[in-house]
Amino acid sequence: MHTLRDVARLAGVSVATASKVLNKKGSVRPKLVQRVLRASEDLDYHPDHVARSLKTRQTNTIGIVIPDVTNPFFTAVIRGVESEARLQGYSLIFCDSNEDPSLERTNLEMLFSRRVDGVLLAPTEPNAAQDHLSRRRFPLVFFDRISPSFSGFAVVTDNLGAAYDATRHLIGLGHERIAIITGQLNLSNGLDRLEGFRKALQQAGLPLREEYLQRGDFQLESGHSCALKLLQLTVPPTAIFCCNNQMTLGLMRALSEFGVACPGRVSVLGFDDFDWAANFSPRLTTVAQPTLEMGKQAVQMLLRNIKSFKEPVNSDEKKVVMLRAELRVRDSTAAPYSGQA
Amino acid sequence: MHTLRDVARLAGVSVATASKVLNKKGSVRPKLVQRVLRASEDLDYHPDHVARSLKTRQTNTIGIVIPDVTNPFFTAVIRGVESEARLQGYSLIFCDSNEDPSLERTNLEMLFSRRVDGVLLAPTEPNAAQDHLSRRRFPLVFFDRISPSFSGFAVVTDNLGAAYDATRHLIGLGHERIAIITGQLNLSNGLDRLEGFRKALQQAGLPLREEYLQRGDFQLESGHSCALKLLQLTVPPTAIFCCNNQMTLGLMRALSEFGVACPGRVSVLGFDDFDWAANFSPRLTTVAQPTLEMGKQAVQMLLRNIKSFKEPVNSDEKKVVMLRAELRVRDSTAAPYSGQA
DNA sequence: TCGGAATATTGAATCGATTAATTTTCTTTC
DNA sequence: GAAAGAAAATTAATCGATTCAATATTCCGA
Repeated sequence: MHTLRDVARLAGVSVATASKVLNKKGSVRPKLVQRVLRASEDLDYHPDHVARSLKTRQTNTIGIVIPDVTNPFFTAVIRGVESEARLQGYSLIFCDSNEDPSLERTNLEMLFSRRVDGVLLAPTEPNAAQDHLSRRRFPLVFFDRISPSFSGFAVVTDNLGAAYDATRHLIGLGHERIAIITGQLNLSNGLDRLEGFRKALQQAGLPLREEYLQRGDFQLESGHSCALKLLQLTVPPTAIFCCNNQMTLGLMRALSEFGVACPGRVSVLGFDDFDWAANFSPRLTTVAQPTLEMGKQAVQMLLRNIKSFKEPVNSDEKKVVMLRAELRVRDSTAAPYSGQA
Repeated sequence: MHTLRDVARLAGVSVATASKVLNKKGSVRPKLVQRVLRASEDLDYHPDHVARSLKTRQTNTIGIVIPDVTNPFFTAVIRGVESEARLQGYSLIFCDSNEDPSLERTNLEMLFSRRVDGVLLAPTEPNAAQDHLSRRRFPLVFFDRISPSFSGFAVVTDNLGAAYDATRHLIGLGHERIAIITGQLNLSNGLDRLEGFRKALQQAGLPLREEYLQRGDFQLESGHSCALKLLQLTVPPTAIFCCNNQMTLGLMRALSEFGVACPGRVSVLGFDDFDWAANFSPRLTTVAQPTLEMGKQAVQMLLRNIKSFKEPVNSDEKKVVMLRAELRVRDSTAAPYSGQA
C-alpha cells in the first residue's frame, strides 16, 4: 500500500507539492502536476483518510443512530440520508439502538470517540441524548421524534397536522365512531398524532370515548391486541386510525382473524405508507411521511451545524423544521356501514 | 477536548504509562493506575480513535455495501450484521449502491480509502467487485448473491434447496400448472432459485412450459407485469412461485386487480418472509431466509479473514457457507381449483 | 548492605497526511 | 545583468495515539 511519500518520491517532488497537487490547492507548475498525477496513477495511490482526519480534525463522517433498522420508515429515511451525505462527501456510520436507551448512549459515546463530525439521532427516550448534547456541545440533529421540552435542532413531520387531516378524512366520510391506536406518548411522534386526532374530533363536535383510545407502543403486537379490544366492544368503532406502520399490520391481522371486512365494516387509516400498504388488498389509505425529504433535510441541517460549529456565525436558522405529510386515499376507508340502522 | 497527554499530565505520569493503563497492557503500579483512571475520569477523556487507528493500522471498522436499504431483506441482514459487529467491537460504515455497479465501485474505493478493516458486499453485478478483490487483496466477504464463477468468501442461502422445497410443496398440494416469476439470472440468488424450481418439476415429471417462466428483475413492477402475462394466458397456472419479496407485492396487486382469488384460484408462494407477508390477508406462504444468521456469520467470517490477513495461517476454512432456508406454510397455498374439470 | 535480576517508567520515534514558515526559482524592469 | 518582487517548491512541525528501546526503580538473596 503506497503513501503520499511514495508518490512524491516517484514524481521527484516533495510531499508538500504532491499534497498540493492532489488536493488542488495552491499553484504548481503544470509539468509537476502531470508528474504527480502520473505517479499517483501508477502506484494506484489512495490517500489515507485516517491520517488526513487526524491532521485536519475532521473525518467527513457522520453518525446515525436509529431505534430499529427493520422498521421501513427508518430505512426510507436512511435512504435519503445516505444519498445526500454521499453527495456532500460524507460517509455514514450506522448504529441501531434497538429501542434501548443505554445502548443509544453507548453508541453516541462510540461515535464521539470516532470523532464523527456530527450525529443524526432518532432518540428512544426523551432525555438521554439531550444531556449528551448539552454536556459536550456537539453537532447533533434529531429527526422523526423530539421530546415536548426539546430545545435543539430537529427535522420532523408535522404529526399534528397530518393526524388532523387524516381524521378529517374519516369524519368527512361520515364516521362518528372513530377509534385510535396510539404509540408511546412520551415523544412527539406519539403525542402529536393523538393531539391532531383529538383536535379534529373536537372541532367536529364528536366525543372521544374512553374505550376508543387504545394505547399501544408502536410495535406490531400492540396493534394486534389493541385491535382485539376494539373489535370486542359492544359498540365497536366504524373507523380506526392507527398511528404507525407496525401496529397497522397487527390491526390488519386482527381484522382478518375476526373476519371483519375492511372497509365494509370498519375503515382503516394507517400512519406511514409503504409498498405493502399500496399493494396488498385492501389497498390501505395512509398518511405518507416525507421520508426521503426528512433524511435529506436532516443531513443539510447537520452540515450547516457542523460548519457554524467550526466558525461560529450567529445565524437565524430555524431550529425545528416541520415537513408536511401527504394523505393517500386508497381502498381501506369508505363511508360507515349503514346496514343495521 | 482532552488528549492522553492531558490525562498523563494531570496524573503526573508519562503518556506511555497512561496509555498502558487505559489499554490494560503491561504492568503499572496500582497507585499510578488509580491516578490515571482518576484523571481520565475527571477530564472526561475519550481516546481518539482516529489517532489510534493511524498508529495501529486498524480502524476496527467494517464497511457494508448493499444494493437497496429499502428492501426489507437487506435491512434484516443488516440487523444481524450490526449487532454482531458491535459485539466484536467493530463499527459499521454503511453504503447503498442503489443497484448501480459504478456507484458500488465508488463506494468500495471510498471504504478502502477510509481504511476499513474489511468489507461485506452484496454485489449488483457479477464481476465488478471480483476485480477489486483480486487487484488489491483485501478482506472481503460476499453475502446473499455470488456469481457462478465465484471464487472468494461468501455467506449465502441455499437458494437451490429452498426453491426445490418450495416447489415440492406446491406439487404436493396437487398443482401441475406451476409458474415462476424469476429475478435477474446473472447471480446466484436469481439463478439457483430457478434451478431448484426446475429440478423439482423435472423430478415430478412435470413440464416447464415456456409461457410459465416469466423473467422479472426483482423489482415490484416486474412482478406486476409478469403476473399480468400469466393471468392472461388461455390456460393460466394454478400456482405461482415468486422469487422475491418485491415482486410478490406486484403479483399480489395484479391478483387483486383481476379479482383472482388466492388461494382459491391461484396459489402463491413467495421468496422472502416479512411482517407484512404474515399479517395481511391472505397470509402468505413463504420461503424465509435466515437473515439474522446470514448477517452474523458474514461478520464472523470477515473477522476471521481480517485476522488471517494480518498473520497468515493456512486454514482449511470453507469459503462459501450455505445457510438453510425455512418454508413457512400459511394461507396463500392450497390444493388447485377443481371446479372446472 | 550490596549486586544483579526483575519490574516500572519514560523518552522519542512513528503512523500518513496537512500546512505554516522558509528557501529556491522565476519574472520583470531598469 | 542585477535587484526586487512574485511564484513555486521544500522543510519540518503537527495531529494524538502506540510502542520500542533505554533508563530508573524495586526486590531479593547472599
